[in-house]
Amino acid sequence: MCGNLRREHCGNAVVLMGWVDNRRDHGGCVFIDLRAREGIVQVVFDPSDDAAAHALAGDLRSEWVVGIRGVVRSRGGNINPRLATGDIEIAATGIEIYAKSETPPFQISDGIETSEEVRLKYRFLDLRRGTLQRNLILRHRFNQLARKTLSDRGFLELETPFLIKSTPEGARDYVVPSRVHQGQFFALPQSPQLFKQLFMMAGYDRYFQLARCFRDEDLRAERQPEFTQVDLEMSFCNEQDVQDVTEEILARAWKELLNITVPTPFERITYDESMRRFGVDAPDLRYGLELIDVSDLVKTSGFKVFADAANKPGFAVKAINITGVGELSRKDLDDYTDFVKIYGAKGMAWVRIKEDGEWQSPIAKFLTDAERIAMTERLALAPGDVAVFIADTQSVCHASLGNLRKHVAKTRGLVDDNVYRFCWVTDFPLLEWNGEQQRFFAAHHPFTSPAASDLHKLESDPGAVKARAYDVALNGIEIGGGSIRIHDLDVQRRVFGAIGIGDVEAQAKFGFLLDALRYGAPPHGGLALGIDRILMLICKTPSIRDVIAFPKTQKQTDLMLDAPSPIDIAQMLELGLRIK
RNA sequence: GGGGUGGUAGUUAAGUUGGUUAUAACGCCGGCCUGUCUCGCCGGAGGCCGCGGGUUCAAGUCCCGUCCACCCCGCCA
Repeated sequence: MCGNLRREHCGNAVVLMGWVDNRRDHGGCVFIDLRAREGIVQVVFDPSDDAAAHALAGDLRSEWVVGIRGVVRSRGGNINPRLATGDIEIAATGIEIYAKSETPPFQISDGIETSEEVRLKYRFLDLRRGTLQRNLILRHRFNQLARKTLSDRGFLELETPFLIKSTPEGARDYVVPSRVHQGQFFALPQSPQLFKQLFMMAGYDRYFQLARCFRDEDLRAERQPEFTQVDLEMSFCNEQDVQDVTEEILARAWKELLNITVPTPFERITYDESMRRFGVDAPDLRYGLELIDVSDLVKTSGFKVFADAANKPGFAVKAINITGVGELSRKDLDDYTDFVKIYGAKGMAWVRIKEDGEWQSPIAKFLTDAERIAMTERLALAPGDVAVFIADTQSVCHASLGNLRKHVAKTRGLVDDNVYRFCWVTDFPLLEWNGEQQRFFAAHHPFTSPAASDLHKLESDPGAVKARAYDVALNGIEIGGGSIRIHDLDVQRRVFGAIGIGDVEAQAKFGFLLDALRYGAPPHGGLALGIDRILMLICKTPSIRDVIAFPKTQKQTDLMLDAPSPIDIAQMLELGLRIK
């Protein structure tokens, strides 16, 4: 209760428990800041209040755990405006020391610069810091309001198993060896996808779960090997029904946790339009710098790099007018050129429009007057503007310019992190071609329903089939996704067929699903929200580790536990395992 | 698997063309101090310069290898 005491408590006798945050020993009197979950309060040890307590107080050190008996009193004129409890202090009349502490490896305070390596090793100390405590408390509140919203809407919170079956497709599975069936393995769920569909087939109608998911893939700033989703599914629904309940959760979260009113319904953009305008499938709508296709303007150009790309199927010439970001130096442009190479671009052309409207550009001399005029018009280039061009495959154009767009916006101050632009991305393709394996893969997952109007193309033109899938994106980050599922056995077989899973394999890997589809499956659909990413945005932190109590490093280790670690030979023998 | 940044005291950093005893701040320890709140003042301790090799009269500094953390590409139905 340290942090909750206010002026109206003056005169109250209190007993407070907490940690010593700081000690200021003036010889005659000793001040300590006492810290507990709700905050900090100042305690004064004055020998004229209690000589014994004052004598003990001199020995106190940071992070000792103590109980203080005393009286709340006004600080008079000595108010500390930086503390919520700054009006008052505790005049101590007694103290009990519950535990001493060694000097911690870093200070327990906000704004420390200690390396994450040290913080992760001593995570139990890092978690004492106000920053992380506030993040985890926000996480608690988000989880509670998601539960409340869904429960009020008639969703049942149902649990699903962790020890399940490894299936093809999707991410790499974490596997668990079976002792009873040596040489065989369980897998940890990448998501409860099929279980929630089976709940619908079993008539539970509306399900949700705050589900832990496991994917054995390499990590990023916003990716952990185990993460948590608000997983939900409903029967007899369409896209709109799922999106409505999702918007209710998110709008309520932003209102209750950030006091921001989010307009609903969210904006909607198709996958094709998002790729065309933003180069990515989770657009950041807070700024312009959109991608513009100029392929048609350079089909007959004498500049071979452009003309070739403009005429080749699957290739394009795309550009961004980088305007409103201040002066761009030659070095900035060189940096951008290096940046796009990360995404496979072989080069980047640029133009700067001089005050007289002339092109200053390494490629100006390869283009005709007409071509330059047409592009100036298409890109709305004004004097002082810079445009950059990529001529490559569609996907390289999109990846390089889409990421450059984000990069420029971030480094050039175009991003306002108090603005939240939610949007739905719809009409995803059902399948994606994998050149390496020469086959189609499910873009979302193989249980996603194809659009009814495209069903006839499933065998003749699989790449053109749209899915009844939707993602919810916020400020350029995918925070959730879902779909209307297949509830028809024949359609499910055909989709498996399109991704190269024949009837025999389908029966072996997904027999339980196919069987369930034989016994009356209702139309159903759902979605999962990435809790960790949502909390990153709510907490305004760039690292997913700041919203997870005990996260793993980029190499999938736990520095506190020192895990993973070898197991006993006996343990391995029991499991029938041998290390290569 | 690949690219990049970093690793020096408990913590965060500085350390020049290779050259005397490896600096600073915070923290820590001791002393003084009755109104501080990043308390102040005086004094002090604290180093496998990530690890292993090599070059050199001499390596924190140069070379090779390796480990760890972070960011990114691939990967993430």
